[in-house]
Amino acid sequence: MPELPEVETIVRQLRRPLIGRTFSHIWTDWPRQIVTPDPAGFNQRIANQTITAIERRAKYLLFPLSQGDTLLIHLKMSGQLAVVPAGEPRSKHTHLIFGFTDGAQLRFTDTRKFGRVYLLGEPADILGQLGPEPLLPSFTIEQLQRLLTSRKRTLKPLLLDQTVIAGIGNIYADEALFYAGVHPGRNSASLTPAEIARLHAAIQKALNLGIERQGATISMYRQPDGRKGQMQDEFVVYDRKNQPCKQCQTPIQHFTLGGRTTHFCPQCQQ
DNA sequence: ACCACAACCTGGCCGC
DNA sequence: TGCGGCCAGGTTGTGG
Repeated sequence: MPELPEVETIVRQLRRPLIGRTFSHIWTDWPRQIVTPDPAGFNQRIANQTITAIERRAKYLLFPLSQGDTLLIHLKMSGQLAVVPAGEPRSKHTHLIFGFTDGAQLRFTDTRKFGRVYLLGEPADILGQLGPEPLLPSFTIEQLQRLLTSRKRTLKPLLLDQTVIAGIGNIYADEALFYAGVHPGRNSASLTPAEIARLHAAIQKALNLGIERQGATISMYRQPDGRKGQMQDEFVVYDRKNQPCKQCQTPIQHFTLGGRTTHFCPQCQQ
């Protein structure tokens, strides 16, 4: 579910309640959610470590801890995080709970159980394979040009490849390609310099709008405080099949590309 | 190098 | 109401 803007929204909301809190223990009834170390080792190692910061890299949440480890969380399709007081009833889909020394808890609720957590001394072991962050100033048109033209791949699946660009998912790929006026099925190496410049601006526009609107709620996504995002109200193509294009009134079409539903305007994205 | 597809899970929705 | 089939914001592994 969550893409870069949703994860960024969650990170921003978790900083105030969590920075400075100290872990005491974890509880789980679905140990597969814990990738490394094994649950017993995880429990032992996280105890007495204080959260010193909360950051985002691609779709990962990073919690640097006081003794040098980093807690990594990936929410995958349906993961949600919430900070709750001790004693709150546990939802059916909460399979991992982080307890703090003051009794508060960080709860990881995940209907589909795809989400994963890692406790690592060296987070680069996981994060090292990721491509550039598209919202950093260092992500330039020239860099995007190199990423697109140094290989021959279908454009949209390339944008979804986290080792090429980090953080874009199915929603924001479709939205960005519409803003750029480029068809999702184009070969990456065939884009003109003008199209690449438009795509660069379009990626940043879509992601920044998503952050401004605090993410997109289609079904399950909620912010840590339980509120829905507002980005779904801004969709130009995603989830709008057969509805009129906001620019030219042509019905939005959809097809499958790289195994993902893809929405586009046949008029504006030829 | 690139692509298609299954797998990992559960629930919601649609048609019958 | 119930049931089968299909869909879902992500990622990884396999095989062609």
